[in-house]
Amino acid sequence: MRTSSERVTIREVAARAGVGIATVSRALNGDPEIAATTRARVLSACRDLGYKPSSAARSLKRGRSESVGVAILSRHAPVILNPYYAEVLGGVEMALEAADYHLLLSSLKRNEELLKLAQERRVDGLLVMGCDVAEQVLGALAKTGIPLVLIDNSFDGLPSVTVDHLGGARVAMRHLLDEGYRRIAFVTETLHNANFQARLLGYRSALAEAGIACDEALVAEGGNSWEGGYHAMKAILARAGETPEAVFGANDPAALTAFKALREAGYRVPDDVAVVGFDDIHLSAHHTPPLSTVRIDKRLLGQTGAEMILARINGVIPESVELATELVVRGSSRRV
Amino acid sequence: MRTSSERVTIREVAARAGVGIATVSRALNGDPEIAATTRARVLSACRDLGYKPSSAARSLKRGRSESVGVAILSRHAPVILNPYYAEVLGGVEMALEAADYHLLLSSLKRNEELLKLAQERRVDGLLVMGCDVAEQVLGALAKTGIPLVLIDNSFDGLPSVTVDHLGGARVAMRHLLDEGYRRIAFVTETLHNANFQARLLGYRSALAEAGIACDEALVAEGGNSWEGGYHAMKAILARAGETPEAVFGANDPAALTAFKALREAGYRVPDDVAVVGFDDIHLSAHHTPPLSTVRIDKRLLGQTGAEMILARINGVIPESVELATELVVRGSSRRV
DNA sequence: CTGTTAGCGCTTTCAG
DNA sequence: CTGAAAGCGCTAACAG
Repeated sequence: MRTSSERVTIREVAARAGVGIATVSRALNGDPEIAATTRARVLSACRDLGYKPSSAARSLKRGRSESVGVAILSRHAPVILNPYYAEVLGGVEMALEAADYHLLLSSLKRNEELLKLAQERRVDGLLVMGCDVAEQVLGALAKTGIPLVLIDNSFDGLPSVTVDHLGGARVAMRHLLDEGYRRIAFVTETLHNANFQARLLGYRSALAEAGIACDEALVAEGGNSWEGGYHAMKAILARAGETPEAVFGANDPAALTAFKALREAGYRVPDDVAVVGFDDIHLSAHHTPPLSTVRIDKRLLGQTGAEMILARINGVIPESVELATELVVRGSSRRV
Repeated sequence: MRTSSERVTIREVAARAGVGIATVSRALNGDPEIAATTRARVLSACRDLGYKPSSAARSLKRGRSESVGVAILSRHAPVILNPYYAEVLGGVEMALEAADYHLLLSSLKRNEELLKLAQERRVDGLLVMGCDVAEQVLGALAKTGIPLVLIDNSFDGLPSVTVDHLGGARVAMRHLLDEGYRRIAFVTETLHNANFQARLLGYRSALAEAGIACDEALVAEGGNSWEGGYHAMKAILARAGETPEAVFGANDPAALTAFKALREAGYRVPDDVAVVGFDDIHLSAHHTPPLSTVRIDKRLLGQTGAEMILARINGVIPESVELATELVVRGSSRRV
């Protein structure tokens, strides 16, 4: 006894339209060699029956699942909470959606698990974002030949979308230098991260270029948490020496929480100390005062990555891309 | 001519292990009626060949995809940016992961699109979160008989996980009332949302219980954006009457941005005006001063929803659940 | 305990 | 232009 919720298959559609199943398939897949009237009859039968082709059958036959796995490898625990990657993910979803691809979120999966996704053919490709990934994992993934695109990371032989961290940092520093600040601190959550290292490099090189010796007492790591910048700032303030005139945060959370430490220590921003961040997360513009920062077009980052993985899936090896950044000067670094 | 990257199938494993394909299948699916030594031989052949069963073939045969679609229907545009749902999503992913289920993120998909996911059998069920969904959409989805669980919303006949908004709001108000505040404002992004309406109801009922007439000039909507609370607060401050002594935000963003409006108007929190929010998003604890709020266990919300949809997929209709909230008193509402 | 066989629902030759 | 038939890779009877 069949329940009313039985799946309707191509065979029933064929029967109702009075054609063979191959014809139904053709009609649905836009085969040009089919009579317009036949196609119309098939299509209307599909509508009447509420027929939708089984994705499993289709995948099995075509050898592709029409979905891509998105892995987020970040140092923050519940990764999706990272506002930065949340935005990148938004861009990815938009681009995949536009290509009628599906997005398998695998932010918790690691190494073999990730590999398994591809080997089972549950996904046609993998988009790996974040630069807190062990090189060996990337090496292993790369070796398998799975279509793979890196976002915010790079690895020899793999296509990637990255950001000009060094250049961005230099522009931010130049801005601070131009405003007349000389003693500039650098606060970061961690330096075990290629992106932050590049930003630190930009900090150092801008300083060098301005003929300022880098005071290592002004560079601090505060730990991998939202409050990392807070702790780094505290540490800097606690060290002897003079208070810095400005602070460059390796990312917005670091800058924002360093800000908090400054405020707690009685300094006003930007009157006493200027602050500049990096990333331009949503929050930064709404902070009081709004945070000056180096904007990364996170949506574009995701979108570009998605388009690249789609290209890769379709057989064209995409060129790696480096996105430029844009300095956004807001209240936190403006001389009053 | 075969390339080296040809998929390895069950047949090759069978050949290598010197058994039939059914035996391989049994070994892999933990069939108890199989000789331990045979199983070992099969398993090692799988390992040697790097064999992973095709998910498409399996889905086709078993009639389930082992993945659930997650739709986020929220009033904020790039929905994933809503920090609240980002956390819920984290809980969902954890629970699905634990059950070896996959998560198809469909935050952009609407109505028919969502339905299609299920009809194509790309997902075994749908988790719909957010209460900014047209009733008719839910009605349509419900009628199809697709396994469906609502998070943060409810609809006749559909299992759901909700939050005790009314109760939570009453507790928050009682706290403010206990602290001696009488003129309490209510700011919200919108009232076209059942949850916020329930919170407003809690506001009103707590006021009534305390014998305080509700001054409608103290209730304001500021619009659907991060700064909604800001605009609402501005409006209240602009209206004649006295300044409120305290503000209850319908959610944390509203409270936080109302806060900003207060600060801009020269009021200090909590010295001049106390502020309490709702949700306890990550940011609230890190704000200066930290925001008092009504905590929702967002992770649990997601986890519960995920477990319910899994149950539903396995044929048991789960009971709807209402989660309790917890008042978290922090600096923004503490009498100094 | 294990092998053979029949499909799951679709796409795609290959003949008309 | 259209239909019949052959699988895609797997699982689940059904026989041994």
